[in-house]
Amino acid sequence: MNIGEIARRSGVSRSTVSYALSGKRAVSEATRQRIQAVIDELGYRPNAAARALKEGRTRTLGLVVPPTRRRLTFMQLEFVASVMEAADRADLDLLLSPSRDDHDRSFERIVGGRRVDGLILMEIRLDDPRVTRLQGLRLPFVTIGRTARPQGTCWIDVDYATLIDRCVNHLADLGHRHIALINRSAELIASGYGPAHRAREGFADAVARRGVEGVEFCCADDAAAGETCVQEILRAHPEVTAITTINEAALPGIQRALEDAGLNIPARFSVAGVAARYWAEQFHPQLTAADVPAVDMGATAVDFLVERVTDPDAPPRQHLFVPPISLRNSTGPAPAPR
Amino acid sequence: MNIGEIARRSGVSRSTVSYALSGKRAVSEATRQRIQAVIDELGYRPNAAARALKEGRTRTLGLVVPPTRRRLTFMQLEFVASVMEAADRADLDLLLSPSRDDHDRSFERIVGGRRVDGLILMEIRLDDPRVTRLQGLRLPFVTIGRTARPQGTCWIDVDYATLIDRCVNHLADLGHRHIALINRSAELIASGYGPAHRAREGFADAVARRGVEGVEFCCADDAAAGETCVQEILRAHPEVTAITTINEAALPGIQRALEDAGLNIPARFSVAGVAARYWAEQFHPQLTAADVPAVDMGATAVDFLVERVTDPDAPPRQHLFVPPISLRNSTGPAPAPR
DNA sequence: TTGTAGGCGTTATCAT
DNA sequence: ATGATAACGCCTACAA
Repeated sequence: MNIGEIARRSGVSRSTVSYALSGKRAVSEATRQRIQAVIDELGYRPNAAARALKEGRTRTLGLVVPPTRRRLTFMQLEFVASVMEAADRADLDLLLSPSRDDHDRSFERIVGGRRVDGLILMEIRLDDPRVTRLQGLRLPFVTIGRTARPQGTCWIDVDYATLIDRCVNHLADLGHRHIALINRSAELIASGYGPAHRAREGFADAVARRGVEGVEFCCADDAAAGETCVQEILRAHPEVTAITTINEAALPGIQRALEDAGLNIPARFSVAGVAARYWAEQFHPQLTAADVPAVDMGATAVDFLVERVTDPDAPPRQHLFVPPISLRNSTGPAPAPR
Repeated sequence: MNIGEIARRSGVSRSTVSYALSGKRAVSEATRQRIQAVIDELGYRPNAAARALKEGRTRTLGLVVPPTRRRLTFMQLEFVASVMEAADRADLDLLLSPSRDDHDRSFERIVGGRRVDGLILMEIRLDDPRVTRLQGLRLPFVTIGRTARPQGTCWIDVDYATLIDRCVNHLADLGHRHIALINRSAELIASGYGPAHRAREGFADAVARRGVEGVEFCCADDAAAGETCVQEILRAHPEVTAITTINEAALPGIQRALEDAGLNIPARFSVAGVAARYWAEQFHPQLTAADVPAVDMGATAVDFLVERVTDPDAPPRQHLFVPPISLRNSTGPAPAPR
């Protein structure tokens, strides 16, 4: 079914059908209704490819997600879902692209083929080839996370440095003197993953400022790694009484290792982190954590992107989310030294 | 950058460029190389909209996911990720559509606008309006789950009836005489959600065949509901010593409620279910469960769909996954009656 | 108030 | 081995 057929059956020209639909030119009420009746009967909708070709825009947004060989974290998944819903609300379609860098096939297809009006890039690195590529093409984009030099780009991010800082302060306030940071994987850090770097910096600063001892451990994004990591911490640093972490996926393992070591939370050991709310509440006991507002972030990312698509010359917007720490039941006063 | 510009700079016609790229007509090696050099220099890729318009296909697949007001389960998320990767391997783009029925805006846009060559529909109901709609349009699709009359359609599904049957048998073999099924939510069942109905049937059959007592409970898809549900079971049916479930999202709550009731797993209480492997392993102790092969399912769905797109007249393929039950640590002999 | 016609970038048919 | 040209379906400037 195409616009010509609708025109024929309504006894008008194709342009009249087009204008009746778009409202960009006056169409007599009688004609409009006649056309509408035909459209309703045949269930016509404009062909998206033809329209995209003519208009030079696709009404489609792209969401670039990290390939899932390494599983997505819960907050990443929540973010994807919320982007999907936000795009839907804006009547935009969403194209998913599993790409880590600018030569990945999916990225090539979407960007090179002009498949989208704009892109949201997840898990951005401090120095990310996709960003420079998109800048060169003048294709609007929003990054989740900042590059090392984020001034001229449009981004949203979570202020991991401040959040870990707050966790350390909270733990120090409770009397903990030996605190471990469970960061994300060594590979991720080596690849220049911002949150991990900024968590490290926030931790180092806070620890220094509060005059407590801090040790940092890298940990892969899964429960088993979390378990091993905690065992390692307990072995190498038995004086540690509190853990802070941005490694959400490791949480179940952290919990299990502490349990198996007979360290009750929060009586004998405290844990405070950064996690999706849902995940924090799965922890047992529920985790005192900065709840990453994944749903807000998705909506904001889409907002920003739509603005850049609509008005490419406006200054790029940026937003740093600093969610408050929700006090739950996983932190308590440091245990008396044995 | 378009094909005309490449043609001009290579000193050939547009058709030659097109043929050099597609290989559908012989092009002299010299010309081919000259064209390729220009393409490499300018980074040309064919415009997807123009190509889709001309070819009548979009090289894009659609994945219809349930809107996330109710959060996606882990196995659904794994499935989405695996579809994404499988589509990427097939050099197809993936459009995500959050739609529950055939009038949802996103579904309308994608289907009406001919945005995709085929669709994968998640969380299909026994009587699903989207299916009839797509059949009428002759748009290829694969459903995850079967409708009530699945003969002529292409689908993949998990055999929940058999899996729950096996769980019940396993528990009965261990001496359990009073077994509860924690199903999914009452609303989902009311809406005609197949897995919940088939789990119910499988449970009723197995319980009858083994001559044990079975009680069924509905439970929303979250940990809190799981916790409440177990408390309710323990209160109303204190004789129950084992639970079987397809409600993955309720697992953390099930675990917590049993723990809080002082019922050690598996010494005092057994649990066997159907879940994503990752999730089964998060359970404590690790859950004896049929591991839903979400990754295989995603790949299979894409395979089937590509086949239907390529060859619409071939008989629609179907596959019922019956993953084996992985024995882990959450089931044991029924406790001696008190 | 409505119709005609051109062009968006491709692919493919027909001609050379 | 290559070129000219039509057509995919839509939108919109121009004409009436």
